[in-house]
Amino acid sequence: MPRKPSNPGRGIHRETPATSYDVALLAGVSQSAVSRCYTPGASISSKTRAKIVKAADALGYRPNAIARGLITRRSNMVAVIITNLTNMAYPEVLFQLNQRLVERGMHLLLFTLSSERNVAQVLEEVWQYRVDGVVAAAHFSDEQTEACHARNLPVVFYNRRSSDPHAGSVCCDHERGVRDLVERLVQAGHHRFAIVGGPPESEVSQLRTRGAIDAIERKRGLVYDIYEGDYRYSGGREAAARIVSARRRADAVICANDALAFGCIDGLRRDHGISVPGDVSVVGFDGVSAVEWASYDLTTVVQPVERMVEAAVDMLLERIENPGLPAEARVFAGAFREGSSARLGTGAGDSRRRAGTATELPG
Amino acid sequence: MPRKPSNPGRGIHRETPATSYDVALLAGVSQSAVSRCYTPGASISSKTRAKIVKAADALGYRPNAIARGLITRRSNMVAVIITNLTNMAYPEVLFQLNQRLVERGMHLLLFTLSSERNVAQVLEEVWQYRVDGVVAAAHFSDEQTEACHARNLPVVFYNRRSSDPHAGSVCCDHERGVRDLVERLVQAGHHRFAIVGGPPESEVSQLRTRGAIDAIERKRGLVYDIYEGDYRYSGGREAAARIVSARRRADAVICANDALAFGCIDGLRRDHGISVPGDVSVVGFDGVSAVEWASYDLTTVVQPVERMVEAAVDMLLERIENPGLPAEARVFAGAFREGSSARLGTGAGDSRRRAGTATELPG
DNA sequence: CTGAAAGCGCTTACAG
DNA sequence: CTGAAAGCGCTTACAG
Repeated sequence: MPRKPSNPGRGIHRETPATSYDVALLAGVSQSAVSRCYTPGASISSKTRAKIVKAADALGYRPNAIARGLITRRSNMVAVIITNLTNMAYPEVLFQLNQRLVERGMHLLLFTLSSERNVAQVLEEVWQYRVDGVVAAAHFSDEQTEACHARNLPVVFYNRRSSDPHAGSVCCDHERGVRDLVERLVQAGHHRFAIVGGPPESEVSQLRTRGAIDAIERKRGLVYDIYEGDYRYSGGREAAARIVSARRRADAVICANDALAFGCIDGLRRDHGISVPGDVSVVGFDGVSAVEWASYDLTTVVQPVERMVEAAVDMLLERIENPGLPAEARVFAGAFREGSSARLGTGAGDSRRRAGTATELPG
Repeated sequence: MPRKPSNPGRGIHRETPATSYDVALLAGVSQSAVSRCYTPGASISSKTRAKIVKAADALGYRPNAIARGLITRRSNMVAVIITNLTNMAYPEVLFQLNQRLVERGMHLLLFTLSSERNVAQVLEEVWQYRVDGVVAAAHFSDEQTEACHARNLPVVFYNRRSSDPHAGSVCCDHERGVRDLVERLVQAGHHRFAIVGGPPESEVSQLRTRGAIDAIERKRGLVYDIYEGDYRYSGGREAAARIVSARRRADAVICANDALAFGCIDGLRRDHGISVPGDVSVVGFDGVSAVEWASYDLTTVVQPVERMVEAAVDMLLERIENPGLPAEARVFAGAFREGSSARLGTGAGDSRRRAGTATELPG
């Protein structure tokens, strides 16, 4: 027995949106026909289609994506889990992710973590919403990754490596980027390094810090000290104070991200009257937009965000279509950006570099 | 006749998540009982609940939020429509919005606009997803606002005023904030103003620019010129060049947002050797985190993001609960922040202010 | 090409 | 407190 239309009282300010049944009734066709009209590739005559479109317009009908998702088991939603948006590099990533996902007919359900702690809680919600996939810029335990896999929920990590064989990942090659920085600094005669790390629990920070240490230890005659930061401007500025009062003064500071580097530069220059890069070189990592600001003109490694995001979305959607695909890890090299915050002596630097910058190398 | 469980083959790697029916079967209770177990306040004995929880754990069951949304007509999702995340002020807003929404049991479906153009397209998708409400930091036409109202979809605008009586709004008082800036600058003896606007289509920029003009015209003996910007650092820097080459040199620059102000400061100082605030004062608007960076230490108006977001979420959820509530507009005053980018002579400024800043007032 | 029917996984009166 | 049943708004075989 056909159901009754859900909206008997029909007016501009109806209490509930029109359904396919309402449209069918008005168009004088079956509800299935209405459904086919909105299913790409379904067989429907242009005559019927015209009647339906007319009725649908009159009622302001839009297919209910929630109901569709229930029957097709595809919500067309992707959960994006991001540690915190205050990291200056994330807004760009999020924006690009959304653009790419929308292009592919998906939508972005946002989950942010106040601390890396409550991943478990977030995952509960992600599961309840039956998203089709997850892009995670956050750390999962192996059990959590495995639980997603058991639920047939594809996960792609962004800038995190997972030891679990079931999750894909897209990463910037942090080690290589930082090694490149170290080599250029050494080449230019630096040999006393300060490494300003991010939050100790950050995997990315660990990789960058570890990469710097390895690159430094590989050479002879170099020394380094490690300072703890927090990925923020204020942390960099505080680190500058500690660097200045250290018994051996660094001649190059490697910061785990750009925000730390900005703080470090300001701290050195303004709080301690030290010339950057005259006395000390400072480099960062990420390539946020502020690296181009003239007050910093930061020498850094720029993550290829566009390509990384594209890769992450491609990888995820492939695995949504085809759950059998094996996991994959894609690693992208960052691009070296020569600013004027480090004395590299390649002569390829910013033409606005101030006099006194290109001083003679020590030793 | 009871339906068959959808997952006959039960294993860790099942092909489909467990349903309430599966749990009921395993627990030896009815499907309704399972549903009640996950409905706060439903009547269920602790004995039955225990059996269900045990079965649910074994199967990794989570209620399907999509199916629930279909029957309850509440998706517990709020669409957030944001013009573009590259505006430095938005990431913080988005992050706060998500925090607040999650606290209240809602989830955030993100929609970004590449240009203000495709609001129509975004709204189509918003409607299909049956979100419970919309927070929009984007401009809607009256028809669009009205269409949401006709669908019983509450909308709260963030920093946009709507002429439509059906939409709520939360705004910072841009006019008042900028008037405050102008008055303080005039008080300190400035009288030749440069106003650097944002993108002409931005409502916020219009309000701020208009507010500056009004405040200036209200006084005697003041002059001003208007420069077009784009809300970005580069626009501010370019505006600086035009300001410098203008026939009458401004002694105070009012920028429509902080990013423009940063660019303007760098342009004046580094491209043209002009002292800020010695020769020219520069002020911004927003209060992004970089205003505290020592290289800028920007004098600006700080939007009370936390309170504004809280108000927006409260207002929206109230109207989701009670669709009959009348529209409401809440306006928040910004907080003046005295940095060292403007010569205000109040003596209350940054203690790190460099010598030469507090020069004698002209005239 | 078209319609009747079953079913996606839930919630919620309704009886008992 | 509990279960059988209807129904949310769709999609999709299945006949015709």
